[in-house]
Parts: sequence; structure tokens; C-alpha cells
Amino acid sequence: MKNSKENKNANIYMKNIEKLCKSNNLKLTALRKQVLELILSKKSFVKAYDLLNDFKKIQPNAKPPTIYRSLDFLEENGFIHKLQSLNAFIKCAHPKEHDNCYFLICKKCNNIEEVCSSKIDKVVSNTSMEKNFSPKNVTFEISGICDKCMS
Amino acid sequence: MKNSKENKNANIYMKNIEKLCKSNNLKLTALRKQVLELILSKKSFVKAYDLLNDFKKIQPNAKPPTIYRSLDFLEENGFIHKLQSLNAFIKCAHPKEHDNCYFLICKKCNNIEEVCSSKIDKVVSNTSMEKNFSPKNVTFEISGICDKCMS
DNA sequence: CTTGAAGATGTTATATTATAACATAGTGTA
DNA sequence: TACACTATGTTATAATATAACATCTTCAAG
Repeated sequence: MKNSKENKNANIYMKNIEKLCKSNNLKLTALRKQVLELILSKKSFVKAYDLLNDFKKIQPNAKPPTIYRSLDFLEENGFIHKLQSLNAFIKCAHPKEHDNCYFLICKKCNNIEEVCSSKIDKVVSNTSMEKNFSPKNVTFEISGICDKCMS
Repeated sequence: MKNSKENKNANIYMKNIEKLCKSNNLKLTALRKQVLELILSKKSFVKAYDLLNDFKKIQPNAKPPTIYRSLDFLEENGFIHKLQSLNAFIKCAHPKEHDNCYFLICKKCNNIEEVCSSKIDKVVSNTSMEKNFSPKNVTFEISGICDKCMS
């Protein structure tokens, strides 16, 4: 039951990505799509080499660049995020719908919550204005203990 | 001229660290102090293996754990920060004087500005309250182009 | 003192993460 | 069709980090 619901969600998500790629003239190749599917199949974040091992079940001769190139494509286009403090990857909760977001990372259950907030955009832009700094990429990750794991 | 000024600053910084270690009952061993001195001697961030190579000039048989253990000690106690998006380390601008800070990282000149702001503390604590999340560590790094490199 | 437990360092080995460099294949278009 | 461009395959290695165990210090309790 739960799996079929998750599959459905993953399908909806993938349809959206396909549409976005079409309208942005991006090539969602079979390889990239397969890699994204594997990422979507995870409850939480995934490490590159775990992804590689998963992918080898489909294509046994896969090598690190196979994965890293797809990850690069997916990240550059905002379909996934790299969690810098974990060296791990996770699907974007709202592809192409926001600029900056941050992550609440639970150390206990490994759940990740992606939070998109205008507050952080404000902090970033205010700071940048003050310092005359021109921001390009924001890494904002908060690790701690989530609601569920506290109680 | 400039070097002697920087040496003086590094000395003042080190005196402060020694004082802090004393009052917090932390062991700033010769090794840890040497590693910190190397970090202080850098204009900007430093990579662990560059540090190791520097350290080998003092102690040729140094190995990765030598460096990583000292980095762990220095980071745990807030004397240095790890820049997660760069896999690099940098001295803390204000040891033991603040909780959260963020970094403006210039992609061109590699200059790092450490900014301590109550605004970010507020964003973090507000978010955490809303989500009932208990934050432990914050990673907040903004990369872009700095004032000097823009003009 | 001295001894023994804890912490720090030395040392070997290996795990983990990521990319360079070059070869080949596919794709679209002039 | 042929060319330029992009994507993928492949080999090799670079870069980052830690596990595991040995040895040495240190320092406080006996």
C-alpha cells in the first residue's frame, strides 16, 4: 500500500521533471532518468557510491563518472540537492519553484526536511547588500534532532 | 612589514586560545598548537592535506590522522571551522564569542568573510520552533563574488 | 612515589568521495 | 552526409577521511 503510494508520487514527480526538461530544453536522457528514479526511490538522502551500487544492478559496468555526471546534471538544473555536510544527495522538494532553501537534518533518523523560506532569502540578500557581496550559491544545513525523535 | 603585523596578530590570537584552553580545561598540546599555528599563518582557508604537507616540514613522519585529530580538537572547541562546501578549514574569527555564523566565500579570490549575526540565530531558532526541531550544528555558506572582485 | 586508567600520539592500512583524460557513440542540423 | 556538439564508456588516479591497533604521556587515587 505504502509502496504503491510512493510509486505514484515518484511518477508524478517524474512527469513534472519531464515537463520541466521539455520546457527548458534540457535532455533528460535514459541514464539521467534512471539515476533520478533511483534517487526518488529513497526515503531520504543517498550517497553517490550507494547509488552506483544500485545502478550496477541495472547496468553492471557502471563506473563512478556515470553517476557523478548524472548527479551534476540533476543538481545544476535544480532537480536534486547536494547535502554538503553529509556528502550526499537528495531530490529537490520543489523543482524550479524556489531559489534558496535550507535543510533540517535529523541525526537520529536521517530524515531531511527541505524548507523554503523567504526569510533566508532576506538574510542572504541583506548580508550581501551590506557587504557588497554577490551571492551565487547558498549552502544552509541545520543538523539536530527532529520532532519525532525528540519524544 | 605586513608579515610582522600578521605574526603579531597570530600571536595575539594564540595567546587568546591558550587562555581559553586554560579556563576551559582543554589540552592545547604542542601538536595541536603547531597545527593551529599553521592554520593561522594562512591568509584564507586551508585543505587538510596541504596542512599535512606543511606539517611534514616540521615532522616528516606525520600522517593524515595526525592532522585530522588536531583538526577535530580545534573544531570541536570552536577554534576553527570546517567549510563543508570546500572541504577546507579556517580559523574562527571570534573563538568562544558566538554560536552561529556564516561565511561569504569569494569564488575568485578565495577570501572568506565570517559573519556573526543574530539574524541567522533568529532564522534558525524560529524555524526550529515551528518545526519542533532541536538544532545542534549549523552550516551556512554563501559562495559568490566579493566586493573587491566585482569592481 | 607508583600504578593504572584515560587521553594523546604514532603507525599501518584502507575506506570513501570525486575527477582527469581520452575513446566512442549518439544527435541534430547545415 | 558530414560536421560539431553533447553524452556516455572506460581507465586510471586524485583527494578526502577514518578504522584499528600500538605506544607513549599524564595525572590523580591509592
